[in-house]
Formats: sequence, structure tokens, C-alpha cells
Amino acid sequence: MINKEEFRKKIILTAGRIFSHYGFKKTTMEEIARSLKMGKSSIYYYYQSKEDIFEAVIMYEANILRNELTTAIKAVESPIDKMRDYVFVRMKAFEKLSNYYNAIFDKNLDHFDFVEKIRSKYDREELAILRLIIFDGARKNVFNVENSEYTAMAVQTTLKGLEVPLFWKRKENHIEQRLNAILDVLFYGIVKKD
Amino acid sequence: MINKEEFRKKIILTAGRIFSHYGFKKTTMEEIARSLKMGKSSIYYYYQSKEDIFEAVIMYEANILRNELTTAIKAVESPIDKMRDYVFVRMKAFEKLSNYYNAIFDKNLDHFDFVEKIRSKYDREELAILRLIIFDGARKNVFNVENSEYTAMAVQTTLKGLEVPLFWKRKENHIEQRLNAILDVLFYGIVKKD
DNA sequence: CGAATAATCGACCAGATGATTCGAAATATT
DNA sequence: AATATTTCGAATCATCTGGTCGATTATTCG
Repeated sequence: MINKEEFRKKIILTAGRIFSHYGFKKTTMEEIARSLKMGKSSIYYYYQSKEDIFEAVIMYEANILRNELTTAIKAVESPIDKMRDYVFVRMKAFEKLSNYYNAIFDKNLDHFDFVEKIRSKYDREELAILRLIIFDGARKNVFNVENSEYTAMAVQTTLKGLEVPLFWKRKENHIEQRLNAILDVLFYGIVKKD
Repeated sequence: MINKEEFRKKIILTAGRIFSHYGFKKTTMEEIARSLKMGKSSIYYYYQSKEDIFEAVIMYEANILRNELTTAIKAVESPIDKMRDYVFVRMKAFEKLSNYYNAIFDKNLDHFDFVEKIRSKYDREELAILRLIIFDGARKNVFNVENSEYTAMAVQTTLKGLEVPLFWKRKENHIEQRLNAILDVLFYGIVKKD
């Protein structure tokens, strides 16, 4: 490894993989160390604690999510497309970033301060993006909304519905269709009739 | 629950699901009990130990494998089809019966007596089935083999190659093709040229 | 009913496990 | 060769976990 920062990242990648399989509690420092081919105490040279590593993993995944989302909505023009892509990318990302996903939903993680912080930070950021999309849509006369802020919150509530684990059962099929149905409902109530 | 036997099976099903996710060691009796909505100590009314439950799970999955395999080869007539189906079903089943699969490969399970017993029992049974298929194929003049016993052992060796975890990496695609290639090789060397 | 039997549970224990610390050894840098 | 960086094994200490036991609650049946 070149430098300390590089190695810290490697730890995040490795630990992230293990965390995503076993969850925070069942993942041991021993395992992370073994995966990195180093002594378990050596890890403490890079991170102060297991919790710190987990936090770094979550942050890392949160950044990926943020990037993918902003990239996605920049890639298209129309507000409807932006909204549609946002929802799709968000869902696909959650599938992949399971640690982040779990941080948001695992009850056993409630008592970690940083988890709470991440949750509310994510909420705020998401709301901001939605507000922007909706505001833009209203300006362009595509969306028919009274108040962007409240509409954004309403949309976010719908999105949260996607997050409940029950939605993900039997994920094999139907998901795309269900998503489209949800979007249709969303748009049908939101898009200006002409 | 109707009777004790029913409930023992329910425990197997529930524990099997958890074992397959976390493995034997990381699965706790507490979790199994919670999943069954009962006190941890109650489980000991049905099984003597965690190990016993695991053994029962393995046995259960081993039976499923045995049934699926015998059903598969009964379903077709020609020895070539039997052989092909056997290989496919065997592979698909291993994908599903992960506890059984792990029992065979997880080094951490080596020291359990019953695991060793299961392994060799499975070996014997598999060999018997293969011998039957091959013997039948030879009788029908489809296979060109000197000694069914040794040929069966050779085929089994090939099959074992499928088991090494490395084979399963990047499982998304190519698996079917690789399998067919293996079968082609197998048959090309086995089927009587005409 | 009520006694015997079946089933469940909570509290407890001893040993295992696992996160973390620490000082020293190895390695790299100056 | 002196210093700084990085790794590690061993020890610590708190928590966890498989398993036990006696008590308690259902259920069965005479």
C-alpha cells in the first residue's frame, strides 16, 4: 500500500463487504483483519474502533448514493424524467449499498449516534433534491404544485414506503412494474392536466 | 402445532434458514428461538443441542437432494439424459441447500463427527447412482466403458470439481455453458463413437 | 374436578468470544 | 544509526452464548 489514506480506504472496502454479509454485530475485527491479511491489532492503527470503521463504511456508501443520484438527475432534462430516474436509481442503489440501507433500518443500530445523524442528514439532502426537482417542474409548468416544500415532503413519504423491507420481499419480479405503478400514481396526481 | 414431530420440523425449517445465512457458528440459539417466537430454553425440549439441530437440518437437506436426484433420473429414459439431468439437478440443488453444501466444504465444521459421516455417506450414495446410470448406459450400448465402478468414480471426481467454491464465483452467467462444456467433454470421452 | 403429563419459560452459570490496549518488534525514512 | 512509521502477539476485560434447572403454565384424561 502506498500511504495511510489508501489503506484506510482498503479497510473500508473490505470491511464493507463483510459487514454487508453478517451485519455490524456479527462481523468480528478478526475477520476483517484476516481478510486484509494483517493482525487484528494492526487495524487499530488506522481506525479507532469497529464502530469507526462501520461509520466510515456508511459514509462511503452514502457518498456513492449521493453521487449516483445527482448524476442521474443531471443526465436528463424533463422534470418527469428526473423524478423517475431519481426513484429508480435510489432503489437500485439501496439494493447495492446494503450497509447504508441497514444503517437506516436496522433497529439494533438505533443507539449509535452517528447512525441517527446519518439518517437525518440523508433525509435533509433527499428533501432538498426533491424540492429542486419539483420546483423546477413547477417553473416549467409541468408540475402543478402549490408549495414545493410540502410536495417534496409528500413525495419523500411515498419514497419511504419503498424502503420498508416488506416491499423487497419476492424481489425477483414485479418490482419494476410496481415502481412504475407508483410513479404513475405520483405523476397522475402531480402532472398538470392539459 | 399439532404434535411434537411437527414442531421439530418447524424448528429445522426455521433454523435452516438462519444457518444458511449466518453459518453454524454465528447463528445463536437465541435467534432461532426468537424466530420461532419461543423461549430459548424451550428449544431444548425438542433438540438436545445446537449441534443436534444443525445435524437435523443437514439430514433434511440431504434427503431433499436425494429425492430430487432420483426423481430427475427417473424422469428420463436415455442414459445420456439421465447423466445430464443428474449433473444439472445436483448443481441447482447445491445452490439451494446451502447448509448441506457448507457442511461438505466448511473447514470449520471438520471436527464434527456427523459431518464426516454425512460426507462419506453422500459419497457412497452418489457413487451408487452414477454406477447405475453408467452400467445401464453400457448395457444399452450407449456408453463405452470397461468397468462401471471405476468409470463412476471418475465421473464423481469430475463432479467434485464442480463443488470447489471457485467454480461458483461469478455465478451470474456462463455457468450453464460451462456445465454443458463439461458434459460434452464427459460424453465425448464416454459415448460410443458410431 | 384434579392429578399426571406435556410444554414453556426465566434466571443463572461457566466458559468462550471478541473489542480494545499496550509495549515491543519489525520496517521504512531521514 | 537515529527516528518515525507500521505491524503484531499477548493480555485484559466485558459481553455473549450454549446449555441447565427448577418453577410455572397448559393440556390431557381418569
